[in-house]
Amino acid sequence: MAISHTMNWPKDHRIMANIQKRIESILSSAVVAAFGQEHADADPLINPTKDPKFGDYQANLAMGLAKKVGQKPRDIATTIVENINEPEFFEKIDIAGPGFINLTLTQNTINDSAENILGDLDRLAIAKTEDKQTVVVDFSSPNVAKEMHVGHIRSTVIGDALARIFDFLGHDVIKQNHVGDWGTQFGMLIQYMDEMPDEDKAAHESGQGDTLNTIYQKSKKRFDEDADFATRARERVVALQAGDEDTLAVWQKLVNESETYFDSVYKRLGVSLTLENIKGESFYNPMLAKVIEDLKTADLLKVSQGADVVYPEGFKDRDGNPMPMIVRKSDGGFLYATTDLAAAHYRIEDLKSDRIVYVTDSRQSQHFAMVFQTLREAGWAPFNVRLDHVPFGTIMGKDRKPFKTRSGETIKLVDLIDEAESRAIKILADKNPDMDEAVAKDVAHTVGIGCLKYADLSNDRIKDYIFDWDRMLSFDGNTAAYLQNSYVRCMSIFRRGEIDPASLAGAKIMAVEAAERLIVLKLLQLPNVLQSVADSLEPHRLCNYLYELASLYHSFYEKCPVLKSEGETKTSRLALCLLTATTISHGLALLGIDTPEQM
RNA sequence: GUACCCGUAGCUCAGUUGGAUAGAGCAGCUGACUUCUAAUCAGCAGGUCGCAGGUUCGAAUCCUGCCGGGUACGCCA
Repeated sequence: MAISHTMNWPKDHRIMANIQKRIESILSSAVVAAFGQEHADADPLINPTKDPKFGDYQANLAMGLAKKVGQKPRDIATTIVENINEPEFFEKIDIAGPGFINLTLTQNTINDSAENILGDLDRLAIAKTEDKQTVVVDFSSPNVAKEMHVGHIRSTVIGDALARIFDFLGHDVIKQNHVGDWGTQFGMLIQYMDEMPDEDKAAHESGQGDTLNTIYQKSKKRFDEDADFATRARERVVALQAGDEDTLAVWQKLVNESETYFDSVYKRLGVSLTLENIKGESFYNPMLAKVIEDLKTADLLKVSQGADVVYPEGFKDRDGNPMPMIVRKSDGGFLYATTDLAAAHYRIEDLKSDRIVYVTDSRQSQHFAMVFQTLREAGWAPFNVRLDHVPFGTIMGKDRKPFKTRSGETIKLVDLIDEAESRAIKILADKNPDMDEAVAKDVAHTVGIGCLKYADLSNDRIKDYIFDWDRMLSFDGNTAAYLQNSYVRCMSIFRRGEIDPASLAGAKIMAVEAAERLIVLKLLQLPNVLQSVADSLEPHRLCNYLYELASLYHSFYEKCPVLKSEGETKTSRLALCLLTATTISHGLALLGIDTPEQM
């Protein structure tokens, strides 16, 4: 009987699939057995090794234990190894260097682990979290009446990926699109629309005339140039805030039109946001007065130069004095800080969130730090509620200045999408001229949008990055096209061999070649990678992982013939192809990126 | 002026939260296509990890101070 059947696996096959956790638990037990219960909390510091010559995993805790225990690290490592009670799990255990414990898994452990994933392709044997949280993800947040532009893409794409990953890990995700649907700018906009000639209005509504964006720009121009108009516009702001019915009706129309437009952009981008996720600034209007009141009750509210402010602890202005955060202007108006406080309060109290994640650009870091601090001081965000700002850098042109058109204008998001698709069409026509035209268009959409989004996700988000069409659409390197192609290549084997992937259910896997073993080891890392994305809020870690997996697959493809092999070897290799393909497409899906069936 | 972020190969970027000889892609060079693949693979070359200290058995990673770049600092969001 195979050793695997005698092993003491946990009952839940998904927990079992997380080999690294399993090794951590084995090593922890060994440490307790060797040095006592007081070391039960010591992190065994298990990591996949960088080089196969060090085995599959390494445990790095012996060096750190040296001082606490008063022994030499290598001796400690030896004692730990002697106390490992599941030697059948490991083929080989070596002690190297200052006290690294190098662990090599047995062939059976490798094979069983891979088979386990094969038996659960929907979740790739990844367990849902045992610590389920309600996570609010605040992202995208475009402004009503304005066109979405290049500046919106990062928040939208990063936020969507994070929401998908939280959801997959088993959390309750509440997506919130905090659209800018309120503010003084609506006064001039509404007034301008009111004064528009009927035929212009009709043209606009039929989609033939000026877009909302253009109307916005014209109204701003008029506001700046025409003092009488400006006065009427200001009166409109007052009317809007006072709840004047006619004014509100125009406002509502603007909002609805914009939201329909946002929705169309999200659909083209393949972003999971819907109209139901929209909770604009106006939603919090009725709560703002109460925010001020509660701040006063909490004794946090101060008056400075006629404005209501709070002084969150730990912030100093340029003169070294406490730095205020204005929550009500001297004219009585509220600000975005007030709205953010109200929104957070609502999310914690009404939505019952355990964690709030704000995906906005890094320039707002200080703002959110002050808002978070105020929420803590006011007691609205207890310390078991986690608040995260997810800052990201600017998209730069090749000149290292913020990405603009040649004439210096802001780039519309839809233009970016159009160009991604048209460039993808050209590339595909060049590489695969025989493809059916309708199919090619479809594939170009998947590849073009995929590459556009992946470029945003694959960089460390905190850094500015340089936008380069050629690089992002390249089939070489860390791009969506490379990963999508890897998937297509995996699956084309099944087509060519006329094999139904479903026939591999329950297949036996024997990852004996070095290249095969490396793939399985990489597959086993996925749960840890996803967890690290959820902790760090850095989707590029998943991108790197997928790229490494795809690279390993290409090496395997080179060294290990699949269709030309026979019998059990062939079945096993087909299974590895299927596992790789599924992991790549699933991983891309978690990033909000689709996978074509051919390229 | 204060705070935060960034600085890694010619270029664009990773570096598993402190681990072993710092890795990819592009560009350059060398090989491999009647093949499940050239939309790729194997390899060569390319480094003062901005600089200087410090902590540590061990630092690109943590701390301090400089240098350079960016961003934010009262009634916009």
